[in-house]
Amino acid sequence: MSAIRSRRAPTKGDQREQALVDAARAVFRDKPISQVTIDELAGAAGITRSGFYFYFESKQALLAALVDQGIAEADLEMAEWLASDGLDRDALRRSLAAGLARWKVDGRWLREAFLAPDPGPDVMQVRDRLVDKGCTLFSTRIQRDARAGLTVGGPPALLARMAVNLRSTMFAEVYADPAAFDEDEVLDTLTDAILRLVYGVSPAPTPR
Amino acid sequence: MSAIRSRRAPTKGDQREQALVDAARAVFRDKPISQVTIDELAGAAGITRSGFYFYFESKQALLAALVDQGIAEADLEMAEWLASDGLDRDALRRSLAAGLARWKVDGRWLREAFLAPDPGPDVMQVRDRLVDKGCTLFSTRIQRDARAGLTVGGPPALLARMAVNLRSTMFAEVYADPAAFDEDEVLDTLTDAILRLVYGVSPAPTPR
DNA sequence: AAGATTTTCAACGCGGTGTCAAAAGCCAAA
DNA sequence: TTTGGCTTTTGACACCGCGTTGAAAATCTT
Repeated sequence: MSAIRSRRAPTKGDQREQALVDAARAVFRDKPISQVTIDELAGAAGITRSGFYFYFESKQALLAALVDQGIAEADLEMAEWLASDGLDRDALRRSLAAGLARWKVDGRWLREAFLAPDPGPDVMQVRDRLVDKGCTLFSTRIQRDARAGLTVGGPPALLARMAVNLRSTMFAEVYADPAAFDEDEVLDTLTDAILRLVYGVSPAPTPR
Repeated sequence: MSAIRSRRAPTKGDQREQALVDAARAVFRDKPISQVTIDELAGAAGITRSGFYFYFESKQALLAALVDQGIAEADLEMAEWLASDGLDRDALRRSLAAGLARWKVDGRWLREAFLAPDPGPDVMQVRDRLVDKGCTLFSTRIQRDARAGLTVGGPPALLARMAVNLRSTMFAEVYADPAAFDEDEVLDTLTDAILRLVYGVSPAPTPR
């Protein structure tokens, strides 16, 4: 990938590389990734098609880099909830809301990265790393609550995975067809769903 | 699609068409659909590449036909649970088990059909039809139970969608990496998860 | 057996991919 | 300033898979 080449200085080339990632983020918003041509990506970053290959070996590799940069953002989103304890409904809802907001903007490539069947080896690697990380964090939070006697039981790793999957798929659906959903309703229901999934109960929503 | 042409007799051509669908089902088991070439599909059905276009206009169209034939099977799977009432844990678990068994075999194209971001317009149409149907059936069952005071509340349509998504994504994950999961554990947890999602509680599992 | 219809195939052009070797730009040491 | 070694950029090329076309072959009608 790019990690091998890019050592030392922020040379001209590194800027271009970043420009490509940024360009991709923008271009991927407009049309299905499978329909985006390398020529297009290169053009958006101001270089020719064959120049592209100097920086990435394929469209997938570029997508992988893009996803890789998304880690930090995703971490921030769930941070509040992960740091809290027990059934902090409001914290969870806020975290979910942040996630949905991001999906509404970058849903196209998020979907490709996290839901697509075979996004190529490059993306796969990054995807697995990210998903594992997210699930692990969630899972340890569940275990912590389990020790406090708050949860309803069940294997924490699986429950975490289900919660994460539930989250992404619903976000993806909202992205795909925003008109079909009432966002607040989705967030409320999703919050309750996750709480019930893990703790068996969902506290009465605080009046909004 | 194919519906226009195929009226009347099961002519030679109709057999070939079915042969293509069957061939596809088999070929799709072996490798990612995006890597399957039309030439390969045609060859597996005993015709040349250009012959393929006499029957389907694209790989996606063929996939759509394949998915279309899968309706009946999917319906059978969930029939028992949908016909039952309230928290029939065993019925739900059996229905889920049947689904998982099918995904373990045909997960490749099921995933492509139900989880892929943009599987082309042909598949999209069939997919939406099927998903809607599944969600609606589930949703009416929830409403029925809601009237009986069994559920915990929340918009039935959304809950149904979540349950269906939860199901497919977990099945997909098991298909993708069977070694990483204990099937029984997945089924138990998934059963409880859905029950908690809709009814707020999951009854103690009947001893196995 | 003649015509009409259905099915098969070989050949073509198109568009996107990935590779390569040569050219151009850059920078630092002599 | 010139030189030599790097990084970056480019145009040309071969390849592969797609979808079309038009005509030949097989099959079905009477």
